[in-house]
Amino acid sequence: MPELPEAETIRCQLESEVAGATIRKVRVLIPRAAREHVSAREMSRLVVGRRIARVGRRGKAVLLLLEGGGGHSRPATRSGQVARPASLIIRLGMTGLIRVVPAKEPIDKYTAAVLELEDERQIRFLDQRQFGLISARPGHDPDAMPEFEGYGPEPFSDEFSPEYLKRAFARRGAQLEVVLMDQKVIAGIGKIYADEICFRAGLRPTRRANGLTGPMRERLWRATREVLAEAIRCRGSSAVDEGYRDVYGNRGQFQERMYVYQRTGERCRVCGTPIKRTPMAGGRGMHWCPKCQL
DNA sequence: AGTTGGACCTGACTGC
DNA sequence: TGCAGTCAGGTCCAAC
Repeated sequence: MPELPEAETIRCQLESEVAGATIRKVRVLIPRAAREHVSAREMSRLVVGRRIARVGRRGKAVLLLLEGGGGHSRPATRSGQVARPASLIIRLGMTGLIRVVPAKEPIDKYTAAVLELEDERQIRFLDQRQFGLISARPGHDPDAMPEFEGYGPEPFSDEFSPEYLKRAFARRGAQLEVVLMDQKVIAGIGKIYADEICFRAGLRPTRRANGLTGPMRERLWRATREVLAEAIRCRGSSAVDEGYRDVYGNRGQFQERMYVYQRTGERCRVCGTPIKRTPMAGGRGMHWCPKCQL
C-alpha cells in the first residue's frame, strides 16, 4: 500500500511527466473519492485552466501545485479576477494508483478521477478499495490545508530528530508500531515500513513508545530514515498481494529487501528464528523477530 | 488527551 | 462449484 516511499516515487515521476502541463477539466467518476471536498464546482474552480508548476508530497499524499492566474498563464476565472495558486491533493489510501495516459486509452472501472490535460493526455487516479481521496485547496502549503491538520514532521526534515521523538513519545503509552503509524507523530509511515523500521532498530513493535531509552530513540530515528531512503531508491514496495505500481505501471523493488513484513513463520534473514506475528489494535498483524528485536 | 476497536471497501483466499 | 467467512490496511469516529 502506498506509504511515503511509494508516494515519493509517484511524486518524482509525475513531476517529470506533467510539470508545465495545463489542466483542462476534472472529472470525478467515483463520487466517494471526493467525499471530503466541498463540491465538484469548487474543485473545478480551483483547478481548471491552471498550469502544473510542480508536484509535491506530504506524508502519503501527492499534491499537484498549480500556478495562479495572470502573468503568462490563462486566468482560471471568467470574471477577470486573478486566480490564486491552488493545489490538487490525491491521498492514495490503500490501493490508490496514479497513471499518465493518452486521452484515448479506455477507462477501467477503478478510475476514481480523471484530470484532462491540454496536451491530450490524462492523469488518472485509480482506486480499487476506495479509501483514497481527491480534493483541492487554495495555496501550495499543505500545512495550511485541513487534510494535513496536525500532521507530524516529514521524516527527512530537520524537525524530525531524536529530540523530537523524545517529546512526541513522552505521553504515548501505546505500542511503538501504533505510534509510528500515527500521522500526527511522523508523516508517511504505514504498516510495511513500521514493521521494517522496528526490525532495523532492533525494537519490538509491541514496546510502549514512552518506555524507549535515549539510545533506542536514536536507533529508531536512524532506522526510520535509512529504511525510507532505501525504499525510495527501490521505488517502493509491491509485496505479494499488493497492487502497487508506479506511474509507468512498474512494480517497486523494496519487497525483496524486507526482513519481517508478511513473513510470519518464515526464517529471519539475520538469525534464522521464525518471524512472529502479533495482532495489533484493530486486528492487523505486527511482524517481528523474537531474537533480533528486544 | 490518549487508547482501543469498529466501520468503511473490495478482491483474494480458506474451509466446508 | 459455490458460498460464507476472514483477511488486508489508511483513516475517521465513537466509546472509554
